[in-house]
Amino acid sequence: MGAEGHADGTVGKALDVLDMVASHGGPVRFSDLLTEADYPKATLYRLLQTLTHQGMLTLDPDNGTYSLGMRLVRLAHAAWAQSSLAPIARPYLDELARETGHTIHLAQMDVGQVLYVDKRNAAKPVEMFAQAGKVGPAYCTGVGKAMLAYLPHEALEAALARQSFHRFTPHTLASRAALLEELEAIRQRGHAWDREEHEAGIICCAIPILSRQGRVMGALSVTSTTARTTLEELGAQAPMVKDIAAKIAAEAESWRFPEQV
Amino acid sequence: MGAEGHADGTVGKALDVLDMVASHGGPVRFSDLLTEADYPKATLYRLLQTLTHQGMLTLDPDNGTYSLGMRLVRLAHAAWAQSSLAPIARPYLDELARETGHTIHLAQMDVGQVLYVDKRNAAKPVEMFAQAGKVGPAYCTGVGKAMLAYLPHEALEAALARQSFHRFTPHTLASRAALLEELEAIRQRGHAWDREEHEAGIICCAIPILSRQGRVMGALSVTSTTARTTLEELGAQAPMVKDIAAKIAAEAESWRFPEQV
DNA sequence: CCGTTTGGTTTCACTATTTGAAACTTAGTC
DNA sequence: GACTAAGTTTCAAATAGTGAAACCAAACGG
Repeated sequence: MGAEGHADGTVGKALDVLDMVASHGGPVRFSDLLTEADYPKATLYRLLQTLTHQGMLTLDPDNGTYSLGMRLVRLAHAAWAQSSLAPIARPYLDELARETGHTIHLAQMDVGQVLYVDKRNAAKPVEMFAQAGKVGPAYCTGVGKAMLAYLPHEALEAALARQSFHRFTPHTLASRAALLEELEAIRQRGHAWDREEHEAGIICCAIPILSRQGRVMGALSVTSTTARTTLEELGAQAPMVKDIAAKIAAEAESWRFPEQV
Repeated sequence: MGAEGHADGTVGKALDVLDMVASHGGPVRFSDLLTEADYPKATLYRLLQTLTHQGMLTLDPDNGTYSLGMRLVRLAHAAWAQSSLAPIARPYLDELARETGHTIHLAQMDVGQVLYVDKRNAAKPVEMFAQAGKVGPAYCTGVGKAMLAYLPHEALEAALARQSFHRFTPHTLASRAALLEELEAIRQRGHAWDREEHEAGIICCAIPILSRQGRVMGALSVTSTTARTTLEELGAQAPMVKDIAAKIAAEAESWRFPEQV
């Protein structure tokens, strides 16, 4: 019966609290969480205690603040390494960054949002975990639209229902109708543009990573600024990116069934 | 009354299952987990269902396998960014890698184990065990011993109780007594050696990162191979590393109290 | 083809865990 | 030394979790 915070059971609540601490961006006092959460004092207290005891949180005894624990970092690494595409795509991202000289993103779909799984920065070479893990909107980013365009009906509806359609820039497609039209164009074209729809001056060309059965596995994008390049120039890279997307998909699929030797 | 797996409450069990999936290193079938875990069928089933519903796991409907979910990757980002030392130490690790030409590790303590938080590879990277996010034993690694040496009594005992003292190489200190003696030597010297104690051919010089109050915050190590260098040569870097460890500690401490403006 | 096995899902009476208002400690303030 | 704010503990009531067993479906084997 929950409106949208469908916190099923104790586990749900505990994870909810975890998220809360995570989003706070640093050490949090108990009372801060108490005001923010609508759990009763004792409940929140026990939840925090359990999470701390489990190593998911750390309680600094000196100033009584909670932070994310080491166990989470450990799980985190496993999650990143296993989140299908990331480790496979790594060498290809390197290649793309080198070849294009632009910033490369690898993203996957996460309940209607785009999750950036890995990234290569044109300027700064070695930067992995730090940028990876960020989330962004799907309806106004290249990778987001590229993935939406190839989602099956049901999943697309679920994703659309979660879009805010906030107008970030004058170019943002800020309605469902406009977006659907755009998705059709993307299917025709085979790749998606970001025409400064999320951030002014930022443009990109994004290609979906599709399995042989057409399932959306993720997306790649070549990103730059209007100051440095044009959509046309980015579009010229599309065939190469598409080629690499196919390679990643193939490798990921064969990886999934190692029992076939 | 649990021997050592004191899984308090449902949350504990859920996290236990999470770990299980994580350690499996890839998609896992329900039945695989069932044999491995000693939870009854229905319980495990519901646990998995909850975790999946929460986005911590993903169930591939085609072949009925569970993998770590996107929500975990998202948390991962926050955990890494906030795990105190990592973001602060980043530029210093770059500097160390550049200056020494060797591999640099940044590690923190995690319930008796060493957790590698970040890493810089030397120009010619050598494949070795440690990697960001991975965990390793404390008693036979440079960073591990460096941290153990400065742990307060109680914490040291807790950590020692969790050491396996497995003999990885002929040089491994495979007993509590030998380790304690070594820790004393480390305190005298100010830094720890790894004399091929974990992997043959791999040596390092490790320095603890201590807060002003002497609390162990983490450790840095300069790692290389016997083929490329000697302990003496690595030891020559120690003063510089010690200097950087102090800087990281200072910066981390001031970071912890942003409310003091 | 049909009986059997294997792998996954659901039921349901039983129980243990979780709940949260309120009482209780500290530790700071004025 | 009374007053507050922040954190911790209590305890009966209520809820959520448990797990043996039944069930279902798809794959297997004869």
